[in-house]
Amino acid sequence: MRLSRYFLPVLKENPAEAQIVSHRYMLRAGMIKQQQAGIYSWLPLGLKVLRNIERIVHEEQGRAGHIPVLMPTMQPADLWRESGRYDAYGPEMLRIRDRHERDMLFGPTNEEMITDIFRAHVESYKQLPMTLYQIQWKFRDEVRPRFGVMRGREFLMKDGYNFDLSYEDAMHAYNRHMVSYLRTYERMGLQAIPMRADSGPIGGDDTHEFLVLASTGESEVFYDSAITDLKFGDRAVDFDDRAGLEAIVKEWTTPYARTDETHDVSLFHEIPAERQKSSRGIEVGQIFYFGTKYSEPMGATVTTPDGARVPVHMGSHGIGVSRLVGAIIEASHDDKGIIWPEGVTPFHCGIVNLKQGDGATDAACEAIYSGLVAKGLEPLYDDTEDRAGAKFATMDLIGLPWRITVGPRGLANGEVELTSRRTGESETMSPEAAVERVAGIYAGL
RNA sequence: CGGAGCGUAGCGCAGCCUGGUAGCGCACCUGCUUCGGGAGCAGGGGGUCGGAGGUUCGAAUCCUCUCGCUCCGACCA
Repeated sequence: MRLSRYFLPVLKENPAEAQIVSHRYMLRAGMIKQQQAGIYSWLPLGLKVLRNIERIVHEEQGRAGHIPVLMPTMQPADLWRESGRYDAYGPEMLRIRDRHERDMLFGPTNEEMITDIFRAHVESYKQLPMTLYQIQWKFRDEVRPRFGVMRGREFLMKDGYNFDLSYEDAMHAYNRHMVSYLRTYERMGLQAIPMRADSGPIGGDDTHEFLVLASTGESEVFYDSAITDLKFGDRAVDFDDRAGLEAIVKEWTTPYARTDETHDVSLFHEIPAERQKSSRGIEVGQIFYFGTKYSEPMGATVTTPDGARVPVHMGSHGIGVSRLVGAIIEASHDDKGIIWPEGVTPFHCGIVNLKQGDGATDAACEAIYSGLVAKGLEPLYDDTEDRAGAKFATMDLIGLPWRITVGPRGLANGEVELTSRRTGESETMSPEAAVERVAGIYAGL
């Protein structure tokens, strides 16, 4: 993409309403525009990041054998009356009435609807196990939205639901989700720690929240530093291997890690003092097992091998997709702007032309641009008439992890500059070598 | 939902107290110069002062109502 033809409305000054760094940078980098309290338009740069996060979630869900669906945002109230949650949910649920005076709602979550789909089409244990998921907009009418997309009213969320014949099978689904989530977050450049949690309004027995450590997090968290040393890395996972998954889950849930809601001081003090850590955390996902809480009242049953009719065991599993955009920025930025992890960056590499209109410089930039495109990468080429300083400031703000700087001075020696946004370190090399280097960085992702 | 604020040009703000017909910086447009870390000079365009009602000869300014947004708290993915 050429910046001269792109829509990137960056702001030099900080918008008054933005308090935390991710909100400020998302507004300044032209990623979002607020339309109402807690409701945002996604501008091109923000949308690219959002789509990248979605893509990673889809890929990892697919790897775990989960099946995508898409349910409507608008749901009939009657479905929620069946589960008893229409009255239980409270004012966070946005209730709407259509022209025929029928009660509807903008879904804050989808247990009822997915259960309705399941009961309509699944009759036999032979069709289990099954996990369906979607990435869809949700609405929760928060009393006080704030922190930009970190706590909006409308938000994009991946919500998945497993259907299993037994508690044991459902726990395998639980483990499958935990492991796939660990992979998912790591691919986004995040360390998200599973912490034992409260089940809240979804209800249930077993539940873990995934928290990203960041000073602006909404929750106070306590953990054994041993857990932050764990890396998922590129280990192979067989999602059908129950014992294997159980071992991984055990590895990640054994060290103490809890939010203030479930914090147990005496357990915490059993860890060596130097490993007792507390911090703030941003919740970016949660997994639940809740058994037959919905399947029983809503009649989601299957026939067992011996002919009995039993309600299925269920769980639900969420990832805050839009919230992750903010969480990643909270976890990865400096005083100049965002620093995107390679896995989610909106463009793979920036190209800064220091002397637009200079024949040799323009040609070198074009060659680098087409070289990167030929490697399957998406560069952002700043071909505007701005001065060098302004171009650097914009690139730093929008946070592309790599930048190739091209100017007459370097080109005289046949060299351009490759700069890491994260470290700020630069190396000079030939334009061809720079293209190769950048391609190499992304080859493993 | 309790408490506190704020709505004036795309963004950040001043003007309001003490009424007299709107201003600054950035951004934008034109020209010249400049050109490796948010350039300089000159010229220019853009505002129903959130909305409605009222007081007044006259309202951004005073009064009433209303809508929106923000912050602190309680609540929450």
